[in-house]
Amino acid sequence: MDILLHNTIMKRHVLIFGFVGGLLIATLQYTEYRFVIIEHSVELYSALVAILFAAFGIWLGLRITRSRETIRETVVVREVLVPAQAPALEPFAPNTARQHTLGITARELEILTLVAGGLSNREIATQLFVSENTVKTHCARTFDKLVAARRTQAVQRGKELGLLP
Amino acid sequence: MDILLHNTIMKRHVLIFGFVGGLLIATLQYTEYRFVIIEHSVELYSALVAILFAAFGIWLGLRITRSRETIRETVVVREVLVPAQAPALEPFAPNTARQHTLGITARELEILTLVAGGLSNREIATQLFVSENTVKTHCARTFDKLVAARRTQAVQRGKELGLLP
DNA sequence: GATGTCGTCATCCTTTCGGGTGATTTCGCG
DNA sequence: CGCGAAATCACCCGAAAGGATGACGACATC
Repeated sequence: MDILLHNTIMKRHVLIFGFVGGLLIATLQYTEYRFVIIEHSVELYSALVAILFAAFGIWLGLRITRSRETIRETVVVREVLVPAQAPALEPFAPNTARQHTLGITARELEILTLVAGGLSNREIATQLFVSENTVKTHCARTFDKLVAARRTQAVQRGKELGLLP
Repeated sequence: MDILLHNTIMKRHVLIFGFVGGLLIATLQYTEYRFVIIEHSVELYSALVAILFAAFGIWLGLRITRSRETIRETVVVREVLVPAQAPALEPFAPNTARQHTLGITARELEILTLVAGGLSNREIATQLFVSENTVKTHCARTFDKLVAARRTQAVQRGKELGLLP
């Protein structure tokens, strides 16, 4: 789960789930009588309930993530267009869309840019008037979001993703 | 496990959820016996089972789709990667002249390229079938020639000087 | 007013880097 | 042949970077 868990969409889905879940349970309890009447074993009945609900959960999970992917793909389309229209002479327009989907804040990108400039954490700290620890925290978070283990890797990823010139 | 799981908070939430889930299961298993023994209604028992498995189903569904989403994301990234690198029509002609004037050997440039790729010394060593020490000496010499103190700086300089794409 | 995000800073601990120094082997060239 | 450049590797040591975790204030959102 992630950024989008904070979105209203997600919350709404959870609510829907609660509602539908309750509904299903009610239905189950209703249908249960029929099973009991037909004298099925409790184990079998429980297994059916289990399977049904597991399937339901998977379905719901799919639903939720599908809406997420829709959003993401829309973003991607735009991203492809940007570099395609502004080829060479651009003063470099950072890919804000991707930055957003990755959850990278402005400050983090700022630090990443300085990292790409070959500065050490201490130099960055001095330049931004913050402590070296702060820079390290920002770096750690950024590396996490870029799935990078080293600063060189983060820089490389940043360029790949159009976050850096 | 998940690109988007950057927030420690989220990690904690997932952990808590897992823990509570386990606790619920244990409780359920415990109470189950009591219900059965005390001959409680099958309805109540079934409801509990239903809830339990609904939760499990949701969890499972989310887990499955999450990993799938991760894969999807990776693919998308690749898709964007290609057009991002393609517009540069030139296959990149390294500035051999400058390399020569700086006294940078072919091997050193090779290592520098891998450094720019975000690899660690160990990874480079593995990839080139040499020891890590060797990579380090190559790096040191290269940094020296590029007047760089850090690898990020060396990479930046290398790009400036047209040694790297 | 509770919740979440962001930026800030800290501490502890491990890994990685970088500098310094020296050694060996291979290869080409005068 | 001897010389030097290049590549290889080793060891030590200090500095830098990275991971994990916790905390706190400001601010926005609900």
